[in-house]
Order: sequence, then C-alpha cells, then structure tokens
Amino acid sequence: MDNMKEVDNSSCSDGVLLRMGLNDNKAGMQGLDKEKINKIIMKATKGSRFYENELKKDQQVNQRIEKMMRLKEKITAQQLLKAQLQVDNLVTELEQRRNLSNTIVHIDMDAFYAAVEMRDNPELKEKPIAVGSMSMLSTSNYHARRFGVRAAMPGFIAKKLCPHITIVPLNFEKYSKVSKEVREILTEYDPNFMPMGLDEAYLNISEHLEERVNWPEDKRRFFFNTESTTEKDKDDVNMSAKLNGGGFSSSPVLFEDNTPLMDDHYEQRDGKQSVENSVVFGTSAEEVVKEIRFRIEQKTQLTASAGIAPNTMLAKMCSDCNKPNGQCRIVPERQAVLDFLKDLPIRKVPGIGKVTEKMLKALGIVTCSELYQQRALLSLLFSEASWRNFLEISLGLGSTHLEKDGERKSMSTERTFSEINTAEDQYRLCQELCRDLAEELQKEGLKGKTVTLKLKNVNFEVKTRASTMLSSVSTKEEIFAVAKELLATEIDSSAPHPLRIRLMGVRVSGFLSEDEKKYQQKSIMSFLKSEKEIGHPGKSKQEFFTKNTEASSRGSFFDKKRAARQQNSESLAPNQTVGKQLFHDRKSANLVEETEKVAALQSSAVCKTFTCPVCFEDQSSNNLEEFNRHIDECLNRASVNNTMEISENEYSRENKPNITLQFKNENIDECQKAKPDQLPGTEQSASTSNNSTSSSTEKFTQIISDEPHRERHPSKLSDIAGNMYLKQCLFPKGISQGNENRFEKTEHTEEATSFHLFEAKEDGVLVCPVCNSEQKSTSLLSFNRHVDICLNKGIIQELTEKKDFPTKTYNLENSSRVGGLSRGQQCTNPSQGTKRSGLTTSQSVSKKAKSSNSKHTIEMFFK
DNA sequence: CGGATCGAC
DNA sequence: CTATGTCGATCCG
Repeated sequence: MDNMKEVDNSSCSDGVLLRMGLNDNKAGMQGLDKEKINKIIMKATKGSRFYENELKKDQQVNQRIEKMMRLKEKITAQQLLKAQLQVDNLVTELEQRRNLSNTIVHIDMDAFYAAVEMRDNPELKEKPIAVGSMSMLSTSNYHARRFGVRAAMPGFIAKKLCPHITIVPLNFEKYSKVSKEVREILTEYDPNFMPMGLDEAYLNISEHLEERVNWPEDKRRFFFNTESTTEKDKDDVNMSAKLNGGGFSSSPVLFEDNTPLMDDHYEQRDGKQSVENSVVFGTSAEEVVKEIRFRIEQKTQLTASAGIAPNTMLAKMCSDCNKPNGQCRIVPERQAVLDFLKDLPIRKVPGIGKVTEKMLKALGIVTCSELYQQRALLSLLFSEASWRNFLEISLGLGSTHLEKDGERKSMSTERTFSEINTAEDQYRLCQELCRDLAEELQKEGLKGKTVTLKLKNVNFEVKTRASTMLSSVSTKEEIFAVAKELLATEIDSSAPHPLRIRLMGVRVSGFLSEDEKKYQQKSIMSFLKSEKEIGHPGKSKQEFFTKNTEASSRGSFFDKKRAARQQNSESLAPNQTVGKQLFHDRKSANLVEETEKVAALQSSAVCKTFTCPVCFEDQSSNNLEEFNRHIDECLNRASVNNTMEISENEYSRENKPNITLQFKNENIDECQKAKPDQLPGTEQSASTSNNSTSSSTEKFTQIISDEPHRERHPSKLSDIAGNMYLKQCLFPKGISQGNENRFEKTEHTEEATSFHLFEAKEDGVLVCPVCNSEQKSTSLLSFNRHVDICLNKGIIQELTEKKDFPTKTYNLENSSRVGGLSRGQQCTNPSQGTKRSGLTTSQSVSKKAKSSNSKHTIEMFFK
C-alpha cells in the first residue's frame, strides 16, 4: 500500500485509483490522459480521511487474497483432479440445460441524467457536464468523461479534473417522468419487462417476435416526431435519420463528435419502403430493438443502447459493447456465446465488482475463458455459490426469463451530513430518520421485525447495529424506540469519546408474511381497543409519545413509582406495603414474595455450589458466610463514583464518561441500608430453590433459545410458581447484581448475572406485560424490546393512573423492562439499561465513600 | 440473528 | 470545505 502514497503513476494504476474507475480514460482531443487524471485525483485525495479508509479497505482485500493464496498452496494435485472431475460433471449438466430459445433485450439509456439535462437546457449541450452535487456525481456526459469525470465521483474532484465542468443538481422527478415515457414503449414489447432503475430494463421479446412475424408493414411503421422538438432539433433528427439509412441520429445531445455508430450497427433497410417521415422496421430481433430505440429517441430525444442475447447476463454485457447509441446481438448459438466471452474481461460481468476482480486477478484470471480454465481451482477456493456462479458466467449461462422481483425485503433511509458529535443532535437525527422511514413504510403498508441502525464515522468506517423484535414495528415511535436503543448503545460504548458521525441510517426489515399480518392485526386491534377504553380525549398517540419522552412527563410517572418504592422500603415485605393500586390480586403479591425468595437464594448458597453474581465464578461452599465474604471481596473491587445527576433530558449524554446511574436522594438511604453483608438467603428458602430447577427449565430454555451467550453462561432457571420462571441473566460488564436485587456498578471486567421473572404459557409464549398480547418469543432480547416499545407509547402511565391496567406492578427493581441487559447491548454505562427505554428511572450512585453500592430497582409488569 | 462486505444503479 | 442513497445477496461467527 506504500505505493499508493506516491503520486507515481505506475504504482497508482494498480491500487485505489484503479478502483475509482479512472484508469481507462479514452483520451480525447480536449480531454486529459490517464496519467494526468490519476495525478490530479491523487493530489485531491491523498491524506484525506476518505483516502485513509480506502487504503484500509484495500489492505483488507489484500489480506483476503493472501488467505486465499495460502489456501491455494495447500491444494494437492489429487484434490485438484478430483475437483476437476466433479466440476466437469456439473459443466455437462449445465450444458445440457443450456437454453438459447429466448430473446432477451437489455435497454440502457445513454448517460441518462446528463442527457436529460442537456436536452432540457441547450446551453449545456456543448459543455462537459455532470449531474449531482459537489459531494457526489451521479453521472456525467461523454464530454466530461474525457476528463476522467465519472459517476460516483465527488463533484469537487470533477472540478479539479475539468474546471469548466457544469454540475447540474439532480432532478429525479424529471428523470422519472422520462423513464415512464420509455417504459410505456417497452411494455408494448414485453408487458412483463423488468426495469432496473430509471435508465435500464430487461425485456423478453420472444413472444413479441413470434407474433410480429405475421404483422403487416403498417404495424411496424413509425413516424418521425415533427412536433415537440425545436425547429433545429427536428431538422437534425430527420436529416441524420435519413443519412443513416432510415435509422435515427446519433444524439447531438450526447456527442460533439458524432461517431458514425449507426452505420456499423444498423443494417441497410433494403427492400423496405420509406414513406415520407416514416420508417418501417423488420421482424428480426435486431429490427425490433432498433424500433424500440427509434421510438425512444423520437419520444424523448434521448438515445439508448441495447443488447440482444439468449439470457440476461449476456444481454447486459452486450448492451455495453456499442454504447452509446448502439446495439449488439449475440445470436442464439453456443459458439457465438463462447466467442463473445473468450477475451471478455470478467469485470464486465454483472455481479463481478472490483474486489472479486482483484481476487481473481491474483489467481491469474482476467478473462472469462480463463475463468473457465481455472474452474477446478475456483471450486476449491470459493464458496459453492461463488464458484457455481463463476462457472455459469464462463459458460455464458444466465436467466432466460424475467422473474418479477418479489416482495421488498427491507426499507431504509440514510443521510450524510457534516460531522455531528453531540448525542442530542444524534438522537434528533435518528428520530427524524425514523419518522421519514415510518412514512414510507406506511405508504406500502409494511411492518418489519428488524430495525438496523447504520453509522459512518468521520473516518468513513461503517457500522451497523440491528435488533429483531418479536412483534413488528411500523410507526415512527416504534421504530425510534428500537433505533434509539441501538444508538444509545453505540454512544455509550464509545464513551468517553463522543461519536463523531458523518452518516446515519435506519432500516426496517423482516417484513411480515400475509399470515403474520393477520395475526398482528388482531393484536394491534386489541391494543388500540384497550387504549380507547381508557379514553384520552384530545390526545393522539403521537402526543403520547412526545409527551412521554419529555422529562416532565416521565417525572410524573416515576414520581409515583418512587413513592411506591419508598413506601415499599419501609417494610421488607413487599406484598404488605405495596400500594393497593399496584396489585389486583393477592396471588401476584405472593408470587412476588416467592420471587424474591428465589432470587435472593440464587444470589446466595444453593446447595453446595453456587454462582457468584458478581464475578460469576462457581463457589463450592455451603457456608453462607464464606459466600458472603467472597461476594464482599468481589464487591470491594467495585469502584465507587461520585454522585452525579444526569439531565432528565433523555437526549443529553454529556455527562459521560461518568456513570450515568443517577440517584435520587431518597434512594441513597435505601442503598446504604442494603449492604452486601445483609444477604437475605436462608436455609428455608434454599430448600425451595433446590427442587426448583425442573422439567420446566427445558421449556423455557427453548423460549429463550437465542439468548446471547448461553454457551458461556447457560441459563439457570427456576420454576417458581405455576408458569412463572426466574431466569438468571447475563449482565454486562460494568454492572453486577448484588444481593436483594440490587445492582452495582463494578470495575470488574467480567459479566455478571441478574435475575428476572418471566411468565410463559404452555407452548412457550411470553405475554407482554404491557400490551398484554402474547408474543411468540424466540429471543429474550426481542421480547424486551417489544416491552420497551409498548412502554414508550406512554400507555403505562395512563393506565396505571386509571388503575385500570390489566398488569400488576411489582416493585422488585426499577427497570421498566423484563429481563436484563444482554451483552449485545454492550453498555459500560449502567444508566443505559433503563435510560434506553425512554422511561428513565431514578437511580443513583452514592457518594464516593465505602460500600455505597447503587441500588437498582426494577418495576416488573406482568399479567 | 447480527454484522460486514460486495455489487448494482 | 467537499467522497451518495437504497436494495438484495452472501459469508461468517
């Protein structure tokens, strides 16, 4: 890669510049030659963050290549021989299936956006232009290309290559309109044609050809457009069309030096009548495509190139041969196909990009025939899918029919901007993206289960973070609830440094099948219904959300919770002290009691071995005191931080790197009360716990089958009461759980565990404690997210106020979620677990002193 | 499933 | 100053 840092041309040619697509400048009279172009690009590029990242990526590719080469070294002649036989069997099979009976056409508008702009603004016609912005160009006209100005090049570099270039901003509406006009023509030849973006399309004209044979001439006659063009244009079109033997002009729009491509690619129309201002096309595939191109040009004043071949791959490559404004055909014969491929560089093959090209080049493969020759080797070095693809390419095989693209699989939106490094702005942006995305999703009536956040930092490094929910999401609130968490995780994990990003994106995928949609609809209805029953005059759901994300409203909600907690802390028996309004029946209160016992038990000695909740090491002792000592030791390693309050504003994360667990004053007492030496475990409860791990464990394990890190820390479950289960959950580093369900911040690098209560139905269905709907759960994490989302709707607050909510609140701890944090959420910041939910609870870190361990209470909701 | 990468337009 | 936006596929852990 050292060579890349030189401006030396010879060394440039093989590296980054090559990948920028600037190495094959067809030097024109007024253009620049390849070396000058590279030199200018290099100067503009070298030292930039972008460039550094390009180098890094390049290194990664080189490492892949090295790895591949090492693999290659180990291949024996025997293996190769065997592979050869196997591959050749496949070749025979593929040959037998070769289908040359279809006529596929690939239509490709020439320099589409640029051509449209030139058409609409005659002043641009003679100039080098590009369409896009100073940051990025979408395309350039052929004049600009002579200066090395290409699509996917930033405008400011184009300016350096070609100071006189005109950069026209994108105008998609216009291109769409033109594209639609073109499609109207195409659909006549193949109603099932497949558009690929605005400027390309595949057609299968096999049927059209069959019918066309019997068509009378009049049906194949088309007239020159004499209307919607300017006087000058009209003359140009007519004149050049006539001069080209009935064809149509090379577009004066595109080329100042009109190369007489038409003569090469259009046969003379011998024997064809040419009435004035009209032309008749024949019945061959070539004639059909000329007709299509003619009609496109007449209608739009734009030219297209085309390829005709027995399959899409060949048609596409073919359309490239004679562009611009030309066409090419591979006749449906095996030999013609192989001849076409023989010296064709693999890079021309659709699907083979710069990386694959470089990897294959390392193996001495540049052309398609070489790709075929090395088929045995490739089958040993690449994945099945890859080498089979290579083989089909080298045989000239491809899709012979145009399948309608199936249902969309994802929808996303992303934005690039100048550096954003404050959490507040980042969350705002995220919210914005979610809003836009939700809008688009709504248009198509889609709901997806997976939300992915994409970030690109100022060094151009890209990261994606995804999370899959149990129920699908579609509203901006729902999406943001998830995206926000993902973002929070990233912000926290980069602490104490701020995230410095230049791009953010949000994607939703995992759309529901039709069946799932119906099921989902039901649960939505029930959700809406429950909302309606409560009745919120004058309040929209949106208002709920907005309100709820504001500190003030959270306050009112949590004030209640705090009050309840305080009440609770005065007596150690929760079922007696918890406010009546929080419990609807005695049973759940008992359940809570049971839960606490077991939870406490799990933290303490269970039989002869137990697991320390702090360091997660198995301790083999049945002596409670010994265990306590161990825990004390572990806890003593925990660092204690100064008390500190974080802003109630959920967007504000400025207080990092400090721990953002926040203590309300009233909690400090509780915290200090509960010291590690006050382990509540008793022999009595130990006995209950002993026979607790039962057959139900299996069932539950299944439910949470993809809970992260089950290998390292197998879930420990206890059947507490009926269908309630206590699960020992992994806790991220930086936090551990002390006794009595207190969580503690620790410097300990190991992850620890915590205990959480779940309800499962017979067939492994978890019931969302908020919306009360059954969630087919495969992932605990997903279930938690669902709960978070429900909570975010703000419904909890309203419902609890109305005392009408079907869930019971249990003041075990103060997390709004069921279950713990998983490592996937990578938080080094203890506040995050609750903060992310949008309903931040009050937490605190006591003063620097002593065993001040933070207390962490979770409010659990369950049916 | 989640994350990174590739490739196309 | 200033290097896109969207989507599908694939591979790997």
